[in-house]
Amino acid sequence: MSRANPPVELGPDALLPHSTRRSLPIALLRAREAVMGHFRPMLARHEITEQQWRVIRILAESGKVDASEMADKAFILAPSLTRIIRSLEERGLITKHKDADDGRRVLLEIAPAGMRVIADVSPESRAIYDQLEARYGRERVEVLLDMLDELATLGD
Amino acid sequence: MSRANPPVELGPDALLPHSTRRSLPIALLRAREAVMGHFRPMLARHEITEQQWRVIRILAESGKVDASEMADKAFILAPSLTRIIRSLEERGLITKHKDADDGRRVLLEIAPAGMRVIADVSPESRAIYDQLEARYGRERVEVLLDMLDELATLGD
DNA sequence: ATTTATTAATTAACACGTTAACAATATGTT
DNA sequence: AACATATTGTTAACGTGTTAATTAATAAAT
Repeated sequence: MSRANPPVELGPDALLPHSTRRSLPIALLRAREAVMGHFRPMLARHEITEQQWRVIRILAESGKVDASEMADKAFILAPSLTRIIRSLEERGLITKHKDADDGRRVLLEIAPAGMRVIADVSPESRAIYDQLEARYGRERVEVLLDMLDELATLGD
Repeated sequence: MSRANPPVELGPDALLPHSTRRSLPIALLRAREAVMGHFRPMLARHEITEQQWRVIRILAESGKVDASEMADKAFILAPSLTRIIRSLEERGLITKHKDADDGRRVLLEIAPAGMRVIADVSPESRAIYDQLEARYGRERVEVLLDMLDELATLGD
């Protein structure tokens, strides 16, 4: 006999946690997952992950960059980046070599096979993004980007 | 001799991927990481992860719920939830039992030790959130939540 | 009632996120 | 030069995200 259980009493409202529905962390998570849900199947067809796409895209944008700079630009933590670099190099999408001037640094560069991925994925990615923008509203995307940036840099 | 490498030429702008800085997925990621960066150290002190916190918080809000409902409310995929439930049960923060009416379902309920975590963490969490809200602006948080919700539900 | 299809949860396999510890190289100090 | 310190990248260990396959139980269909 499993009677329906009422929510546990917690006492005064001040002790109650935030309603899950109106919490910033979950709202950001939901929004991000919704957006990535549009991109992921396409990236999967090209057999790359979202993070791998960010890395080769930044290499295409910026030329040769070292691992630290890549970690900053792609918002990927160093240990993750190490694995991603290894995978991309094994697949021949990027090349990697030590910096001659600073033996600690690892310089990354996109390889021809990586350029082909860029050429294949970019138009599809752009199309998905454009459709998203059109549905949400181009100006509102700009407003949202500004608000998100401000949130991300609150502590600076 | 490693000359600085210019960005790779990609041709017409239509083929260029989005600038990393103004892309919705990365902006959402950055904002989320910035926000969670405020909460994570506190949660770590209480030895729970963000996801574990979401689960016990929802159990405190909603009483007894099955795994599917939890997955929906906490935005956690079923395989992750299975692991999180196992961990929380082993630590005695929740209890788990099969639904008598539907043998497939697993019913979750918060345990006394879980209630103590809620009581300990909730005030700190609320304080962090309130400070965040105050710095960003309370009305702007509401606007942002609305915009994020709309983005998350674009395809409905 | 037996078969078929659907659903809930788990498991498996792989990739990434997170923190801490570590190795290798650079830099600074004496 | 020798030492201490700082920085770059890697490894380790654990937890989560993601997709696909699997198991167990229910529901639907003859």
